[in-house]
Amino acid sequence: MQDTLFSFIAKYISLTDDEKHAILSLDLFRAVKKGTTLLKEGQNSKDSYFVLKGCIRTHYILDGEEKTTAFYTEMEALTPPCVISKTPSEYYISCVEDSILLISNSDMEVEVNRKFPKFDIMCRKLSEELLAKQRIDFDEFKTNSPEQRYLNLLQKRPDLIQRVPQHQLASFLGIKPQSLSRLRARILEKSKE
Amino acid sequence: MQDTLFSFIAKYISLTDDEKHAILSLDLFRAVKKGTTLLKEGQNSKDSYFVLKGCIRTHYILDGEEKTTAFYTEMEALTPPCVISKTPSEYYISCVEDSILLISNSDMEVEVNRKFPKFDIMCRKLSEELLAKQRIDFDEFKTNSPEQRYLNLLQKRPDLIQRVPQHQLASFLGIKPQSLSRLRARILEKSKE
DNA sequence: TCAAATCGTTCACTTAAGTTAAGAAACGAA
DNA sequence: TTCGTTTCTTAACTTAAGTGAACGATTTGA
Repeated sequence: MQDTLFSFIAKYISLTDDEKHAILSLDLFRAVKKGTTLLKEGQNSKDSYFVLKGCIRTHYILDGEEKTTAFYTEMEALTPPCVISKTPSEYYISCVEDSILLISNSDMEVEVNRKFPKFDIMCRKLSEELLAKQRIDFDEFKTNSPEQRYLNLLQKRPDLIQRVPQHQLASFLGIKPQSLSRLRARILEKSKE
Repeated sequence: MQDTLFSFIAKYISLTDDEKHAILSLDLFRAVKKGTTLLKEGQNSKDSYFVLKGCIRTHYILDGEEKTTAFYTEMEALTPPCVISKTPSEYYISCVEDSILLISNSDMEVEVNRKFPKFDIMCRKLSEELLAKQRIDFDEFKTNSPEQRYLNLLQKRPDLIQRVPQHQLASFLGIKPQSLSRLRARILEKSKE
């Protein structure tokens, strides 16, 4: 589990054993049960999440309907917009599977960054990289049809289609569950020919 | 023009007059004519852009068709994904209007960051903020219909609808130009009732 | 200035997604 | 295990976006 964390960090900075111990001593690992709500709409949270094992999702409730917009799995990090903007959260974060997460607090991060200035560098690199990746994802979403988006997902994150409920996948793809069912049937039909 | 830059920077860090002079002495302002291509697909660029006046856009060419995915206007910054990933660019950047830009090079930024460590802090804050903002934009795009997206744009960036060609706006909204025309006619029809 | 290209709109037609409803399958809690 | 809920799929119908084509209006450049 710790390996997952340190091989993630190693992508950005190199740590000494002392530094590794210091991080572990913060005791940030948390086991979270499937279905647990980590953040609710309207809350003022300062927590960021890193998925060591499992899957979490972000969703809105609009007109009483759940709209899932993102999934985070192993080796992925999430700092909710409300932490950055210091305003109440517009969305929910919940646990799709039993998961092990690293949950860090932004106040605590300020502290850690003072002790280990390296961390600031990592955070900068990480957020620049995530910004660029997300830009590409957004552009692909804009330029593709729902069917193309599904086929894309099948290529890039085939695990998600297995581990996540269809109705959550549907809104992640920007469509209704019924449309996803139909779209999958259509693809299957095509592949038979 | 310099005021635009310094009031932007002031949102993140405070600068002394000496620091301001140092920045100006780098001589990074560029006047760019409408239609100019700043970055081509396949190029390995290290340039980032900050719009002081005017408008630039990013677009792909897919199946021979132009797909515009983003616009950047006054007080907005753009670091292309290719600068971060150090791979050839997947898209084009071009000038929508005669513009005045600040164009900085990532090699040069490393230099500036060494002289003024403050800058690293600004870059981190900026990219974290942009990441959060873009996340919200992406989520709104996913959860809204084309018509809602257009009405949203009308609220949030009404200037864009005036200053940008319709066919570029259409792909920015994720639809075809004909659909945008139809959609606008539909809205007009509704408002008459 | 004039011809060519580009752009925005409209129309008729096709295709796919939204909506409403119903039933089967899977899941969870008592 | 069983009852009730949630989830997934299918179907019929509605609505909106994609497609191909045509038409002026504008812009561009030779």
